[in-house]
Amino acid sequence: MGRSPCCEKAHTNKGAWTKEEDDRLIAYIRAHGEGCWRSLPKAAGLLRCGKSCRLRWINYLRPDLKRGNFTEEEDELIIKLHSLLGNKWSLIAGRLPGRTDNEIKNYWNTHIRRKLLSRGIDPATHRPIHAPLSDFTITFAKGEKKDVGILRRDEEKTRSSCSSEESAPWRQYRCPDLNLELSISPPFQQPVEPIKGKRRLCFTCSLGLQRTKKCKCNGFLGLGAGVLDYRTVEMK
DNA sequence: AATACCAGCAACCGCCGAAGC
DNA sequence: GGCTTCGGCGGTTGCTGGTAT
Repeated sequence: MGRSPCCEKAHTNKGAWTKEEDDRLIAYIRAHGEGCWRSLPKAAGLLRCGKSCRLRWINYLRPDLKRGNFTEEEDELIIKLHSLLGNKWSLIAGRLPGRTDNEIKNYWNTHIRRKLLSRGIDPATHRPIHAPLSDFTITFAKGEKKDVGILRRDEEKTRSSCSSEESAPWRQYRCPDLNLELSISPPFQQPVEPIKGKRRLCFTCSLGLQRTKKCKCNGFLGLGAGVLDYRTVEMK
């Protein structure tokens, strides 16, 4: 048996919200706060799905929203965060006060994608268009070097003074000027050699989080089980 | 002036994970 | 452990207004 709908669709409005609906929703949340979205529509006298109310509030009616154009600084921050996090719009939005995930997602799809393409950068991979696909890892290490982005393997070879990190057999991707203020320490394990110079990590495992059913990678730092000890996660 | 096309954005849909029973 | 419910998320759709022809 499938999941039941979140509301009675036959008796709900759809489409654009009216001023009156907005006012009702604002008044209700001001009086009662954000609570159970499922019961909110009935309590507020709205013929809307709870999800629809939540979306309308979060994306449009919330008082702390910053309306208006994105600044150049916000643009660059979004690009950097996207290169690190991928399409994790809610995480990206969390780093941009007053912006919503939906807003950033729309902005990405309409403006930034084009901007990157005009720079000759693939917005999906943040690599130069037509560059061959290969593996890379993301490091959170605080590097003193100012070089940002992708180290090609042939470039690595030509570096005369490589540190042990830089001479790693797989590619490194570093975002040195992006301070996420998040440090993750996996449980101590003996280092695992990467497989023949290749290492594939899914996003979940690259963050050291619990692996998903779809995960086929080798787990965080090759731990296989992909279990993260949350006692070692520090949020500064 | 009418029509076609396009870009931007609000809103919906469906899936997933967590929590509760 | 399995099922249901709910909140949250990302992908997609479709409406609207602006611009080109």
